[in-house]
Amino acid sequence: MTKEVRTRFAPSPTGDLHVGGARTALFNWLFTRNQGGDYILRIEDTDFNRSADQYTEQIKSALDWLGLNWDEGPDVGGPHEPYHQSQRLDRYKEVADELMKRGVVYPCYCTAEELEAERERQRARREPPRYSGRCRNLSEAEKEKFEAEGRDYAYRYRIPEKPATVKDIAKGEVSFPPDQVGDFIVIKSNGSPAYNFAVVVDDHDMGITHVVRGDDHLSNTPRQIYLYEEMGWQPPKWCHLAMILGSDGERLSKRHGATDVEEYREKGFLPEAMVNALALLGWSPPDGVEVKDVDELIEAFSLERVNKSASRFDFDKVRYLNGQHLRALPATEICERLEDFLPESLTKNDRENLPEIVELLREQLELLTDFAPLYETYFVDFSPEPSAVKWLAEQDGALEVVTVLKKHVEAAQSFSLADVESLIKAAGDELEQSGADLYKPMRVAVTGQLEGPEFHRLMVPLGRQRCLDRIETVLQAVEDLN
RNA sequence: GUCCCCGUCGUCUAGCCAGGCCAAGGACAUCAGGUUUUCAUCCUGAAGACAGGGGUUCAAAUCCCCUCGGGGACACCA
Repeated sequence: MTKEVRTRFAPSPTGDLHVGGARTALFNWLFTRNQGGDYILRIEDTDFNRSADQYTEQIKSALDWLGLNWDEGPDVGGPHEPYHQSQRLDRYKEVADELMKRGVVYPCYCTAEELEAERERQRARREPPRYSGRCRNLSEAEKEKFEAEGRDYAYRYRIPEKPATVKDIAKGEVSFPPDQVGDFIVIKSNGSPAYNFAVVVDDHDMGITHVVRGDDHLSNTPRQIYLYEEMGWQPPKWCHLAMILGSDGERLSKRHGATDVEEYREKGFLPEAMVNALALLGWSPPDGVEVKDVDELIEAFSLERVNKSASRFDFDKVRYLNGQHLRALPATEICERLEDFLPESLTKNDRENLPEIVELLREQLELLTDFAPLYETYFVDFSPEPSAVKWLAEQDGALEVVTVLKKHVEAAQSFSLADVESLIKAAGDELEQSGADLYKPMRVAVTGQLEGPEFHRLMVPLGRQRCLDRIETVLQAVEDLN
């Protein structure tokens, strides 16, 4: 019997959810859903100076929007509550006491300034900047002296003199010599747990089986492995994901454009497109079909197919994916998604006809934010293009088409799609014209432009009166030319 | 600086672990055609890469070594 898969996404609430963090969350989630396991959200808020509740809320809301629901964690609870590190201090204390009892941690009285000075010296001597172990073997007298000085102290873990090997699903076996690791802080002088200690305690307590995270954590892993071994705990399986870089190959940052998930939401991206795009960063589907909905992604996902190299976030591709997902939606659904992106200028009447208008414009939509300018172009700002007016004036027979069209529109009793189609046909029969010769002049008359969405479908939501007004305006514009 | 990771079209990648099926496949973007009353969608096609150098082998994108390039870590941040 195989053990149930348990994974976690453990952000620190020091900022909005970044595309890198979202990708990490997504890979954990996809893997877990594929395996039928439990996915846990844990908030790593032990850095009291930088953590803020507002960020926790924003991260949760971004995950929510992406649809990455968690089985255990804030709001939903679970058997391993609490899921905020800041509320688990007693537990860290308990494990720390155990380490003290074993004599594998020792108090370090060095101040931040001393440590910084030490690192400076090491750098100057071209040595690796690393903790030297100056408090490693302090005598009782020395300790008392420091205590008497009123110095604070942190606890460091005395690492064993043997290399730590990370068996990583993505990277393979990676070994770190102990002199590269150095004794590290377990409990800070303010009593709070250091990251490398807290994660191990949490991951163990919560029964995490797979740790999937960014490869900036790879070199932390030896410290965590030492702790697992020390406590006799079963370490999880590791999978370190290569970084996501900006367009110039540097670490992704603000100056590369949108880096927060929230910004994509505001720009009119669909969550399913974001999920699809994120999934393709460092992973590829075995069947080579890249456009996939969430269920297909879950079905196809495996950690074995994550690749080792860093990737850059390709904005063009996300746009393309967004267009694919958007156009796959029925018009009524698109209307709902459009809710926050409707233009101020949307008239009450057009609002009622929104599904029809959306149907008309959907092929031109890539982002939800594309709708408003298109709507305004075709439905609000009617200002005939001079080039189109000129074309109409100079094209043989074009004006005649418009006059006949006007006559038929005026005579129309109702204005359904069928009505409009038969009206156009009647005009065509009368003129003995068809194809471009017929449609193009009509288009210019009603839209003021030489190109646009399907003309006969456009007339319906526009309505009889608006069509007539426009034809009138265009005819006037032609006359003004002379 | 030290250690670690990575290096296939402009970009995301398949192929690499188990060498021949690869004169390297797909997708985005680009360009050219086509369908469509037009734009878009869609379809077809073009261009475009194994970082460099050494090995090993009958055979290397795939294995080994070196160089170069990029990234990460080296915190009482996570």
